Amino acid sequence: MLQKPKSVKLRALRSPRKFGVAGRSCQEVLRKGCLRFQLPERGSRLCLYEDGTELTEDYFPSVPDNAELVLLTLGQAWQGYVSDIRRFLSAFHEPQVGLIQAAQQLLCDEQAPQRQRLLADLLHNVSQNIAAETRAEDPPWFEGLESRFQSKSGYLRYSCESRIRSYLREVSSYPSTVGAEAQEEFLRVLGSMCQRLRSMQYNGSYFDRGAKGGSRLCTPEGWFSCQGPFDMDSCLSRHSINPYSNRESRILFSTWNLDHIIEKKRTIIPTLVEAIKEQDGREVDWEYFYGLLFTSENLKLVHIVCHKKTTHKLNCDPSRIYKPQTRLKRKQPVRKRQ
DNA sequence: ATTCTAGTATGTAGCGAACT
DNA sequence: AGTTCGCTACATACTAGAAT
Repeated sequence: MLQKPKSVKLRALRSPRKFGVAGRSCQEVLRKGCLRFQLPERGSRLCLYEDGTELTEDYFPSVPDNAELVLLTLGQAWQGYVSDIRRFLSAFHEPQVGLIQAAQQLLCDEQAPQRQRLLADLLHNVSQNIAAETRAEDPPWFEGLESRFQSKSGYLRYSCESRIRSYLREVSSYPSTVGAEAQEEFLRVLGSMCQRLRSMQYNGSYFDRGAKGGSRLCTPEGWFSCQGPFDMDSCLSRHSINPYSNRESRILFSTWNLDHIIEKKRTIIPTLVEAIKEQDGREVDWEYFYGLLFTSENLKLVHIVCHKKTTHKLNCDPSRIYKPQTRLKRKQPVRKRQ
């Protein structure tokens, strides 16, 4: 055993310091390390910093010189970089000024775009003020908004309402394109929808984190998740955003779309127009169309990347266009198709 | 005075016809 | 066959003027 001693860089799990330690065997390095860090030898072992592989005497000779090792005591574990990332993430639970300042400092000098981006993202993530709700609590969030908006929920509500209103506006532009008798019926349908929308406050609750569980699309903290393209069950990219967090997210959120699964202009409106023209004594089920045009029944909140603009090639359900003919003809309740 | 509405502006994607 | 162009669809933002 005239092996040359091997020197390695050793650190303990909880210590930020590293020491150079040399030894001819695993056992020797371990012993010196425990001495150095004042740790009990019993139950302790060495592993590679890189991936957490535990060192054995057999393996020791093939460990490269100056390898980075971690000294673990009884019960401790190290899974390589992964553990470091876990610890890094834990900084997000309670972002400290120290962390923010350090990141800002690094960002100032950073030239490489990729690292720049990483640091900027980190700062962006840490400089959120999700809990704040009023203008007084988080003035930067409101920068550029009219003074009438005094709470984040209030503004988000408004922005949702105005999206929904614009759908209504588009439907409203159609009666003039149909004949006189159809027009009258169309206006009646429109009136019903309008009334419902008013009573629902234009479904502004979808964006309001303060709204009741079933009527909002976000978590109580304000997190929205992309619901994925119209023809998929979920978002493969797992997009998410919290417009309540800071001004940038608020603005970015405006690029997220409410996408009609069954398309408004290509399908729903033409079907509605047709239904009114051809009603032939039947009663158009305006509530069905209301659901398609204005509610989450047919609307998906999507990141712009998941917003497909191709024709969706979906049709309205023909069995729901007219109300079941109850009063006049039926003897028994109308059954759904079997 | 504030809020709402309706019209306009902005910007990207898809698609088919016309062109090279 | 590949490219360009014009049109329509998707969407939201902006803004002047009406309504409350």
